[in-house]
Amino acid sequence: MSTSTTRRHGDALRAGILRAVLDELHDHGYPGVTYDGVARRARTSKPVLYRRWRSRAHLVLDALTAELPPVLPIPDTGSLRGDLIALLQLMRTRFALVGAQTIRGIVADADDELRRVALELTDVFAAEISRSVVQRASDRGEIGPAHVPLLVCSVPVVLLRHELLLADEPTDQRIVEIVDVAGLPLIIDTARA
Amino acid sequence: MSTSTTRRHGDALRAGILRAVLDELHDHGYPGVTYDGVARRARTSKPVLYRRWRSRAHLVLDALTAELPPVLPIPDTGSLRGDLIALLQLMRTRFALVGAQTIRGIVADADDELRRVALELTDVFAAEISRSVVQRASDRGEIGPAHVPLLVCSVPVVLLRHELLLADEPTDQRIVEIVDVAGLPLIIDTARA
DNA sequence: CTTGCAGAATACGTTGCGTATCTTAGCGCA
DNA sequence: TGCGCTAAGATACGCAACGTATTCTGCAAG
Repeated sequence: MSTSTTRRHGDALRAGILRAVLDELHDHGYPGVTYDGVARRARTSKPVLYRRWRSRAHLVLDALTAELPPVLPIPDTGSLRGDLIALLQLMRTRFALVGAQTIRGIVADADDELRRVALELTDVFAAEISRSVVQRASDRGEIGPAHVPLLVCSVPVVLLRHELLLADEPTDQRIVEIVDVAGLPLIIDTARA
Repeated sequence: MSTSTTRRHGDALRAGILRAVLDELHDHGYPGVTYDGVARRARTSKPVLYRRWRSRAHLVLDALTAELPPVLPIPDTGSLRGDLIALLQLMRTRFALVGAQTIRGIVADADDELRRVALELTDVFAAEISRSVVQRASDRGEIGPAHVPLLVCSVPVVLLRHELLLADEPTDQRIVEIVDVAGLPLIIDTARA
């Protein structure tokens, strides 16, 4: 047969497939990722894919998960404002690596559980990171001592995610606006004893 | 041929098609709306559909636009808090009429321009309505006189839309929480002279 | 009337889905 | 070393939907 006499197995095969998925994604976009195309590019066959992934959303999500740097370093710039801006910029960067069309496609295709995973991929625990950033500001006495609910902590990241998903890529200026006009005032006001 | 000897034209035909789209949407969900199925149900043919609509997203969006009550009445409950809660409840109602899956599907399929229209369908000018509601509160002296930016006015509707699109249907309690914990405090704080 | 044409219907080729079937390679284990 | 099990790989099938080429027909202008 063609040239190869050896046959990939297990993780090697899986890695090859995910590599092919990323290439197809790059070349044809999310809607253009097909089982046929991936099988062709990975030099394997559809049953091999179906045995491992139930849908295109699962397949693409696994490929992206394997590709993206797994952990989002929590910025520590010394001020709450700086932390928030850095966090939003990191979110935007990760989001851009994946692409809005891909995220929207996965969100549309996926079930509830997969949808949650998909959002964690780009916003890894964005709400929790926001909370810890606020906590840090509270610890250093930058803001008041009152408890700040998770909903409030996550306002900046939710506003940004909204724009990332539904509008054009936000500018640096827009990120600063979100923090200065909405996020920071609300957090400071809430934290006031 | 079957029974009809007369041929529908123009608006009559269009209305019949859109009716069929809504029926297909109801029966099979957004991914199940197909040109073939709609043509069958509307007793017409695919070229007729393709001549009028470029994609399923356009087709479904037109059908929904024709079906939904066109204008969102602006609530006036006498207080800013009541107005905001009523507005969010209206948004949730309209959104539920369409269905999260449908909105997510359209958002994923559509180009930038259509995406904007799709969101206006469920949130008709939600940001502007928010602004007018805040303006009313300012006029009656309920909040301070300082200018409240559109971004701040729209925080409640953006938070809600985020949940509508990405999570389960929010409860009344959740809506109240969004208003009381995030939206209202931020608006009041911003409006303070 | 009759005739031109937009609009309607049929039919076709193509693509992707998801699965069934069968062959073959590699790996573990005695 | 050889045996058997598991999984990879190839092929092909039936189905559904896409998008369009082609043909036909009702409608209105002249």
